Amino acid sequence: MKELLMYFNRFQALPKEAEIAITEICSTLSIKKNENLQSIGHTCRTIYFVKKGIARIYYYKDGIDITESFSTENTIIARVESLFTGTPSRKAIQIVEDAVIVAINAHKLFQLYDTFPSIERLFRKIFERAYVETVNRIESIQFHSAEERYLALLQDTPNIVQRVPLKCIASYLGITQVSLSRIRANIK
Amino acid sequence: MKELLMYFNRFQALPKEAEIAITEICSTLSIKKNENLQSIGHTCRTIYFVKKGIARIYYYKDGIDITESFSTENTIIARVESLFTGTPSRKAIQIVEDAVIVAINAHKLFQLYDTFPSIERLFRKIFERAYVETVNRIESIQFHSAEERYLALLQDTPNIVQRVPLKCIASYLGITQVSLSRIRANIK
DNA sequence: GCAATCCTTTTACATTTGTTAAATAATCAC
DNA sequence: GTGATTATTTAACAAATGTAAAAGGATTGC
Repeated sequence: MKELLMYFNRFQALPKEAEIAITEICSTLSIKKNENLQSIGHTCRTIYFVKKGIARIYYYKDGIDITESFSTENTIIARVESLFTGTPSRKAIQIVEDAVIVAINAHKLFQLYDTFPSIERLFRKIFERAYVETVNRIESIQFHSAEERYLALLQDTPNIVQRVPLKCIASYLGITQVSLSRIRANIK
Repeated sequence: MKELLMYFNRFQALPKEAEIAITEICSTLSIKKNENLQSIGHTCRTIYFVKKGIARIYYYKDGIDITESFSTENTIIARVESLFTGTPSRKAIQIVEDAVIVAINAHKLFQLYDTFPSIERLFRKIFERAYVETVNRIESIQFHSAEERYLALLQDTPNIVQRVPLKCIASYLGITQVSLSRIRANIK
């Protein structure tokens, strides 16, 4: 749990009691590659923190598996479109590489918001940051070529490219696997 | 200001004192078409509410004017990547149609967070919703054709399509104006 | 009302990416 | 280890979108 509290502390200092209260609504899971952490059709009521390994959010578009995002060590992962609206998610969370995950009970977390304003503030800041990253990603998708996006991913998160199957990378970049292969062949 | 308080109330009920405190850090502006509300290079310290008219966030990519988003009556507009990181924005906010705008002083707003937890909660919810919309927009950009995206825009916000120059719509959709013309010609 | 400017469409051609299918290469289960 | 499965690459062709240039339309300022 130490990693999680250190992660939190980078956003917002918490009083000891708040740290304890959060710890009490968390549980740690070890999950094997290819298992689903959450499946399609369920309403998201958990926020996850990746302690070890890699997870991805994916969904099906016209029967094709599309990766929406990856999360690796020391990052948060959640299907926010379900978490914040209370509607069932069309997306699933899958473990891409054997993982140790901390699961935060979102319902209990939101209750803690009333007792500990610092916890509400912490998660406000966490999701503000995630929001900014999402805005930046739109720019990347919309106005960079597929090759530029691949090179940027290689530069920003080389370990993702190394540790994740290319078919997941391709759909994350918004292109087909064939296109990604072509791009990789061109670069060498 | 009534519209703004009604907008807030849809997210979070506020005690009277909180409403008054917010009202005191707001000012109302009338701005003419084509004027910039905020310019490129300045750090965003204001959150805007569009009471009347249309505004857009735009920036230059390789010298070409790109529209990131539109805001019309009863919506919030802010350059969050600057607001939440404190760094200068590469983006500007421009008025697309004569507008009445409520400007909320973000610095003072963030101070109010300490006095009124309900205000912090209100804006947490506002930006959580905006975050969800941004996540959904990525899906739309990445996995729908340009024609599908245009048709969706026509359906979801027909008044934007009617009231905004097509060159702004084109870059918002991530395509060239020529492509948009082709799509429009195809539909008829 | 007119010239100047800006917006939109059209055309022709270039480039990128998608689609389908097949061939290798790598990994997994037993 | 071996066969089966899965992942990746390659090839040939199709479709979508971009680029550049020109021509109409619409709007604006005086």
